[in-house]
Amino acid sequence: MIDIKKLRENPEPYRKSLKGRGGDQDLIDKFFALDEQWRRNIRIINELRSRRNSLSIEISQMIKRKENVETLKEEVKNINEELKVLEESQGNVENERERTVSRIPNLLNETVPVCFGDENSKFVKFSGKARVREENLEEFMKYTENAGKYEITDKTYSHIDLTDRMGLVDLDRAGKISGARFYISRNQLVKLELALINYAIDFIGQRGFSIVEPPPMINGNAIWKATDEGSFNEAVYKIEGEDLYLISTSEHPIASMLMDEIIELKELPLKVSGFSPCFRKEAGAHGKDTKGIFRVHYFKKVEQFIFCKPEDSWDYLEELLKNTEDLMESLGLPYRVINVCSGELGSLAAKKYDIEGWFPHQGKFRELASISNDTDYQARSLNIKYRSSEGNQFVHTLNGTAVATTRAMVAIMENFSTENRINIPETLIPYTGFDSITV
RNA sequence: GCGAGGAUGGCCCAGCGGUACGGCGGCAGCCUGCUAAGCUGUUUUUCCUAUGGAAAGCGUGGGUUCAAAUCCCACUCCUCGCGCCA
Repeated sequence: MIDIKKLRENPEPYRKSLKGRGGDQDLIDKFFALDEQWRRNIRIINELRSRRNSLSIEISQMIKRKENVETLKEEVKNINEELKVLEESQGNVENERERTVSRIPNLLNETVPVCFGDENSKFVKFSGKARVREENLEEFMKYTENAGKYEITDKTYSHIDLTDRMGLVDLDRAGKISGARFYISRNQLVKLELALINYAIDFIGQRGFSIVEPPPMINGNAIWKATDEGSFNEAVYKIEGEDLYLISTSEHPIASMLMDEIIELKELPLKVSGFSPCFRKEAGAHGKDTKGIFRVHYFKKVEQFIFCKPEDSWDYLEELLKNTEDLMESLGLPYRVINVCSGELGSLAAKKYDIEGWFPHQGKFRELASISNDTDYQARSLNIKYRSSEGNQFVHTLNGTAVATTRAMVAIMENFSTENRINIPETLIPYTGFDSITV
């Protein structure tokens, strides 16, 4: 949530940010209309309450002196009736105002490119060496702004064929018992996934992050305060008959676990690495990536999360990016980094980097990781503060993928396979216990 | 699932119908040879005609009352027993 005091003082940055994101421009005007009404009401309500309080004190004193208090009681009753009406209407105004404010997105960082469409996001860098098919070369060069290193290949393999041939995934039976976008992982693929998780936890843990495995379900209060309407609708499954939701990322439980808390200054920054299953409806993705395990309803992820002082968050965004980049490099995966443009940012993020791996068989860059600075937006909704000499202030929160298992496994399969063999990246071998998977 | 206790400001804790006690910690100031001890003030959110005034706030939501932390009802969570259980 944004800071409504700042919005009242100076709405222009919020209008600009909203426009850059393609949001509903009327939100700001609607807020001001509701806020004026709210402020008019609260003044009247406070005056009435004040009057009632002093009457009450007077009554208690008169009772001690054994005087007759009936007329004063009558007056308080009348005030209460008046208040009941006003308070009810104020409640409605307040709810409506909250709904309006909560739809106003975070302020954009000035380095975010203002435009729409993923293809307009700003290229930051390319790393690694990609295997590129002749027919994809133009696309590869375009999306790396001619900075991409590559070798031409005519042999690429789809992860669907590979897993099929090696018996690593059973999609038919998963369909039978669960449905589309589910999979049964088998044999070495199970081990590969566990290896990736362990490897990522060690990798991030060595960089000063504590490790947390949060509950895979959290209640409505926690999830609504940790996320926004858009990602909620797209991703989140609800447990029927319970106030519980399956998490779509460990970001949400990690952020909300400190809800309504005040962190001591010396505790900051708080660096937390989270491991969890992730459940996603993929509601907005009909017909996309329907085969295999590239886009599924269930995967596992190692996440990085930082709670920090406001003045440090931009440095930590770079740190999170570097951590994930180093991790991708250590796996030997070629990738590019993009600075996601305003129109494609979620409403919490002031800035977001995506790391997109090169997938030789798909002939495309696809998202492997996403790293955001939510500044104080998420912390304000969750009411997470830190104690400082200038009074308690909201922390800044940042989150970023370390490894999302299914995507990373597909990347490994597409990048390191021959016809009958999936080669395991060298750094992972101590974790898998095998150096390749064969037919 | 059953029974019993509990939830109060950053933390601990008192109050159990009359408008939040005290302690610890934090911050500011005073004092002192000193960053120790001591003393004083302060410590949440909101509104306003703003060096001040007022409102809200005692797990959540209702109710009773002139007045609710306090009484009543419902719910949530925690602790301890008992039961069940990977």
